[in-house]
Amino acid sequence: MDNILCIKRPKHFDLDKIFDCGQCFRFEKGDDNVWEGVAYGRVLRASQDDENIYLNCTKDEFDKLWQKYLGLDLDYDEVNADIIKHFEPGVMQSAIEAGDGIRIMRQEPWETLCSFIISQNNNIPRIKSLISAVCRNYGEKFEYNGKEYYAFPTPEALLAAGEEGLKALKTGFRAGYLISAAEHCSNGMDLCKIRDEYTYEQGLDELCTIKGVGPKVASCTLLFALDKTGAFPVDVWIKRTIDKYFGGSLDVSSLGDYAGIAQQYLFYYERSLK
DNA sequence: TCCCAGGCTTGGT
DNA sequence: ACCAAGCATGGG
Repeated sequence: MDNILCIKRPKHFDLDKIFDCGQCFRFEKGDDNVWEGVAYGRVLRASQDDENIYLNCTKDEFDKLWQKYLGLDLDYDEVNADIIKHFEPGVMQSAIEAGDGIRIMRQEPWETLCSFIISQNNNIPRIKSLISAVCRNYGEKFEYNGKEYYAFPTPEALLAAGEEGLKALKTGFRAGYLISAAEHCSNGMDLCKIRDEYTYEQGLDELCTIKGVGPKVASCTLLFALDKTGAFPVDVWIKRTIDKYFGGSLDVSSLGDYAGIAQQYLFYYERSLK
């Protein structure tokens, strides 16, 4: 069976919030309290108690991949202090306290782009079930501990499926958008290059050349996969928050390098009041 | 050029 | 009927 790595639980780290705050759609918490999902072509299983976190990987894999995947390479004392400097105290302080433990993950770029295309005009349970259907139908199948899992399909696999193949999974008007994304990414658009060499603004312009990708989907991709913590996705929840606490407008360019993390705190806070 | 309104797939309530 | 982590489109 698995080799389990045990690590002292870091400050400001809570798997329940990380996987439940709406940034990630392919992890589920099992009856054994282990969060399980597929990323980077393999199954990750993660759990926690008050003292430790537990992962089914080696120390070497953790250092090379999962540490960054789980957002453990940033000092959130520093992040939170920077956020507070850029906001009026009040709701932001409450949001930081409510959302303590959230980490912005570094998910796979292509999967993240498609996931947020699918998220348009959808609710989270349906987003999850659509992504799962796309993987089951067009992703590569593999086995782990005797169970079957599916990778997220490549751009080429989505092109082979075609718009009709994706519509058959009830993706609706988003099917054509996924095809447009697949065409770009299999024909010159390099998401890793956007991550490594582009500014946030350049990345936003580039991603918005995909049909069906606007500022919201682009900034989610930049924030959750492409290392741009300054990206500030504005969705209906954040619009409500801006109306309610910030007098209807917010100058996103004044929010600092961690604006996107502030956005996650506000998003989590506002939804928790529901 | 910018702003605004209504449409779009589907499923849950 | 209305709503859900939006976007493309056309008209003014």
